[in-house]
Amino acid sequence: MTQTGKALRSSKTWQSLYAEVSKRISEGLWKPGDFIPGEVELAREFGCARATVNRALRQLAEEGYLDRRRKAGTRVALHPVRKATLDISITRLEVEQRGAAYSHAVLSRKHNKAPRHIREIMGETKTKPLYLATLHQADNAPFVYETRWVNTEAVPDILSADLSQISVNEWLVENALFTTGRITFSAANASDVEADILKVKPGAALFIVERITWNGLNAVTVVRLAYAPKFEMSTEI
Amino acid sequence: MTQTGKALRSSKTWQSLYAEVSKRISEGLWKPGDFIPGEVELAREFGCARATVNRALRQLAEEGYLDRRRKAGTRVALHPVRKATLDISITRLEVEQRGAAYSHAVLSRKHNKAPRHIREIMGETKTKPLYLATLHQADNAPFVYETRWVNTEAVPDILSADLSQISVNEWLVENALFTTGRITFSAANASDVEADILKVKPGAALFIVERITWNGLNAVTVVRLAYAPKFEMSTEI
DNA sequence: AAGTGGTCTAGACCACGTC
DNA sequence: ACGTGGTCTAGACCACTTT
Repeated sequence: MTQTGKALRSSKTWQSLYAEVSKRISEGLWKPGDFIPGEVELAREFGCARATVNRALRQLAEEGYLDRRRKAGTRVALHPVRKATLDISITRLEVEQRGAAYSHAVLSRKHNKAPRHIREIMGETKTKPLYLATLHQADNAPFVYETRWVNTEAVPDILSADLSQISVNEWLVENALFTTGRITFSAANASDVEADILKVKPGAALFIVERITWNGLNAVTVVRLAYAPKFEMSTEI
Repeated sequence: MTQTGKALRSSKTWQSLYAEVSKRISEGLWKPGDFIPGEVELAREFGCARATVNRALRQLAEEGYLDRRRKAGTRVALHPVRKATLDISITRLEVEQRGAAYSHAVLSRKHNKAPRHIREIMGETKTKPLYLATLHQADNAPFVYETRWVNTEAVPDILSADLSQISVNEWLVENALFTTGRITFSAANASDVEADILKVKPGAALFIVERITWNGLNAVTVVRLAYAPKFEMSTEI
């Protein structure tokens, strides 16, 4: 009998501290901009170790509810920034998670000099980049039209991959790990070409995702995804 | 002189362990699907405490690179899911972060029975919901057109707030903390009304954000944001 | 049943940034 | 200069889940 009962024990988890601090903020006891007690004091109040307090407050700070700064202390965030986290997975999984059958077709494959706006992003490369236009389908209906430039200097192996079996996207995700990137979401009216490929009227509003992926200093790939109308991207916040 | 030099000491931070594990994965030493050594073994290898190993591996798991399960162990994720985190702040800050001057105008304010699709989300309420249509402007140009239903049963104070000074959005963000919600991104062609308000041609592609916010069991607010063309939402991944 | 990750503790040193 | 959060340690118990 070295421990107190389970019920009491649970009052010392970082989650319970998380809940208590959340409560005090939402009830207005601690208002936006207010400093809250330091870790040492909270540890005393809750009868737990400082590390436990730290774990709870760090979580709240990561989620945007608290602002923490050394020496200054911890305060309730003035404008609680909600973070919407979108899982960016490969298109095949995106389709399959919707309960549809996935297929894809490579519409065009070139090994050309890149247009200027792509060269500006990738820099001058010794080898010509690979261009691929792919239509991804869900239950044989157009799902997303992908156009992509791949820096063959950064990932030379791509040229020997069998891209009819595995999509470029998937190949890159599994072979170029730990890259950084920038992702941009926007809307655009379908061009005539896009309309034809996606089987919609020209001018239809398309959800556009553009992604640039870097491997250290090299841009690995620049991709543009034009989703068919009715596509939605959702997440819990 | 109780500590070793700074250089050596730094080889025991969780960040250095994070970097080392990342390196082993990206170099292919540990491939997707492979089990990696347990925490105890890694702690021994790196000469640090298990808690430090845990901190590093937890971070990698949160970011989608590792799959961790009790008893089973830790493995490299098969499909490293990249998480794009979007900061959802209030529109005023969104405009100001773009270096523009913010202003807004309430175009319509009603206190009506909600249409059916809104009632389905909010449920039957004793009090009538508040409807607000607001145009947010950046440097006096239309930026985003917001239409919103607010459940006055969940946040009765909203009726007495001065919404010409502070926007509804801002009021709610600061007064209804710790809510949950669902956010949906899509694209839509501008209707005649939207085109007129945003000063664009009917049919222009608009970036649409829809958000439903819950406070426990009650839907607090349902909002639709129609962004003017050229709007982009970006994030690092 | 047993092994792995999840968490807590008590104490310590450190780094950063404000004062 | 000094106070606060950031991190590390060594040991312990616990929870989950697979075997």
